[in-house]
Amino acid sequence: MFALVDCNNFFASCERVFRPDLNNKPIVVLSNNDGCVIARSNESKALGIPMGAPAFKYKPLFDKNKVHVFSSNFALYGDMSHRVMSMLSEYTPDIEIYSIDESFLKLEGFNHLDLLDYGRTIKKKIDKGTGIPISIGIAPTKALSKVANRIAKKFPKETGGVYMIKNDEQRIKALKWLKIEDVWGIGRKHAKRLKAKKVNTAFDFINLSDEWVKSNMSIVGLRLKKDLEGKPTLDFEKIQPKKNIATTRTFEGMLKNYEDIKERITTFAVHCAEKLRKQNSHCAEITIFILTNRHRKELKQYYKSIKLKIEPTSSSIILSKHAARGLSVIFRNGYNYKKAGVIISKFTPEGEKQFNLFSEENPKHIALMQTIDKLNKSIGSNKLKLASQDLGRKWKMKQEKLSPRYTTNLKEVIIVKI
DNA sequence: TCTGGGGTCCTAGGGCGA
DNA sequence: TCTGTCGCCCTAGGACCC
Repeated sequence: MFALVDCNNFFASCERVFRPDLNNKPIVVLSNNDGCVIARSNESKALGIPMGAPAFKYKPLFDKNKVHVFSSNFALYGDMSHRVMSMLSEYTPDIEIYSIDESFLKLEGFNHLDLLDYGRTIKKKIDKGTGIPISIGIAPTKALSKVANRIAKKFPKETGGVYMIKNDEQRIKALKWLKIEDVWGIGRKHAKRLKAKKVNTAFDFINLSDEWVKSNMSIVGLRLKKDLEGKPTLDFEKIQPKKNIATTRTFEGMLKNYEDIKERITTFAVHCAEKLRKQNSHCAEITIFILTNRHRKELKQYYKSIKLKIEPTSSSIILSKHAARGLSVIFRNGYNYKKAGVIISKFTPEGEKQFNLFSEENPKHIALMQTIDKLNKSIGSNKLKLASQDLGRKWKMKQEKLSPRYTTNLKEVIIVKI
């Protein structure tokens, strides 16, 4: 059996843990740059605020309904997530952390236990230990545990936030209830195509032929179908090393000037290099892309990316040079650029780097990077920069409603006065 | 004026060597 | 030497997730 544990409205719940005065009040959390809504409390959902709502368009509604608006505080969410996950791992040796707010637990060899009861115990402990409310779905396969979780979340009063699909009768009932667009693994495009075929529920979906599903939705769709039929097909994912590291940003305004974009691209490359050194590897490929504002249809549109094969490196200096070189190839004058990014890939562990006679990397870089990382760690992140970066801090991200980093910064912990 | 960021996997199709 | 075919590898693009 599998259990899917999901934190309810996770980012909003994290904000609430340290602000109990916000219980039962509407909360939204905004994306980087305070652009759009990425998390909502139940009260905000009830007000009709959709996921991804642009903040500027919904400001009147926020004001009118006294919605509490927060900038995203990933230091806080990451730490809270870690607390929840480490508590969960006390309940099974097999845990797959699926995302910042979700985990699958494998409950093999737990037959002697009443699993529903076990789930309720877990929920109670997490609530008490972290203050984060969770929902738990238990079922014979991963996809079905997602379905069970949805039921637990949708009917908190009836289920107490924990639901288990025990037999075929319950499975069929659940699949008939679940709308096709809400099935895990069915996105917007597939949902549209399936509805046109009169497939409106998960139950309709499992009644399609395997052949149709395979040819229209690839092996991925077929695996999902088998899993929903109760035949375990999606297994635990082993923790894989990362395949890509990306730093991409939408600019606050629009940029036309090559030098401005170069400065941004350089900074993105440095961020990527820092993440790369944290996982002790080198990369042999770098992709740079730029694009205009696709929401402004009246403006000329442009999108271009370039992938460069490079000698393996983790040096901020080398990577930012390559990034600038790539940009010079794809940049075109006369466009209003809105977003850009750097993605690095083809990783090799540090020790496996081959010696190259024509190496352009100065061996002093290694020591220099170590020193930069060490200093940035001790004096605060990213205070030490390359000359080509945004030294004037012109590009500070808009975060007007940032909450304190209660759990990760000593200066921001809550002070209790007695 | 203002619309996120960071990932993964799969497939089709082209290049290329045997 | 020329041509067809097969399989492998790579890439771009599309789909999905949170």
